[in-house]
Amino acid sequence: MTDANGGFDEMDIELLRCVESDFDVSLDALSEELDLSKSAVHYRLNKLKDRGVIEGVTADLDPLSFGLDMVAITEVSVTHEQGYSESIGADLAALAGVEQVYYTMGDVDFVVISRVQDRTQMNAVIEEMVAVEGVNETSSRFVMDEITSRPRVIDAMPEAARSRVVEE
Amino acid sequence: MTDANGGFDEMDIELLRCVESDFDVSLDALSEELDLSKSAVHYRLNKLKDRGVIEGVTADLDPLSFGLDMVAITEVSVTHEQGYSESIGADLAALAGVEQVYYTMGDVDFVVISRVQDRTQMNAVIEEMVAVEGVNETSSRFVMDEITSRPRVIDAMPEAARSRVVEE
DNA sequence: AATGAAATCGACCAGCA
DNA sequence: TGCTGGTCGATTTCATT
Repeated sequence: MTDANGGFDEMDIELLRCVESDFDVSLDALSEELDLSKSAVHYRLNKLKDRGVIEGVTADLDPLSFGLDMVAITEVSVTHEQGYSESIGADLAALAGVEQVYYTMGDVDFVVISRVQDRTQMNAVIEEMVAVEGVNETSSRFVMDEITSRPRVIDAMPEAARSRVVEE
Repeated sequence: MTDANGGFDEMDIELLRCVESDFDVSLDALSEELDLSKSAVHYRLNKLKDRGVIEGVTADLDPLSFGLDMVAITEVSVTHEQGYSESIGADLAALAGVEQVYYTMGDVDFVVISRVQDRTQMNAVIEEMVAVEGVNETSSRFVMDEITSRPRVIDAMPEAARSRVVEE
């Protein structure tokens, strides 16, 4: 988790694209896919982990398997005795049911994504948001569908962004 | 990827909590953490994958390593010649720079999260959104900070939700 | 569902371009 | 620095309970 950006070659990018979509493959498979020896793949993976480019390897769970099929986007504005924003954001993120918190510029201060099983739980989450010290007002929208459920850094990256970090 | 919800025991939940935060651990570590034999851990993991509870195992990449430090939330409304919404959502999700698309109820139709390197790229993304057939209007906000960057299904789940899917 | 043994795979090391 | 090939330890698989 030390270095800035830059310093990738095409092989790194291809490798990252592979493991970002599926790390549950054998070194052999990667090795064949990339025309590189197993050892070299292993070497590069380790380096990318050390550099902090690969932050971790995680299992992606299906929310529906837990009945978590209700998602809402809530805009939260706070009373502007400035400076508390950081802790308010942390408080919001810590609430059960909250998945993601964005601190934004503009009229609204936070955008919160939450995911629960039903309306009862959703009401509970929103009430807890209102109860957070410093929160002034909330406005929620229900999500009917999510299109790209998992962030995919490499695939979502614009061409201009990609070419800027790839060397030679 | 077949079954509905329910049908977890405490051990499943603990195991899922572990691998959702870090799957880059040895079976030994999991086995010790959970007081279960290595084989049993392996058996349960396989079952959870077969059931589709574990959708996959992926490497989490650090966007900053690619200079992707600008995030925006864009509200997109469409011209209501209804029925095209699905394909519009897919079109938005396919744009370079777009990470996540939510289809929502209410005055606004889509909420789009996008991530790029700078304002030039951000302008390009937003222009492409406007150019999508059926898109009527957009309104963007810049994100200054993200609090819970990775969705963690188990940890974010409310107690009420958790107890409903855990048996015995 | 869980176990232990046998086959397979991945991590690490010394050396090489 | 980036890679190779080989070794050892870990993991996956399978027959068995």
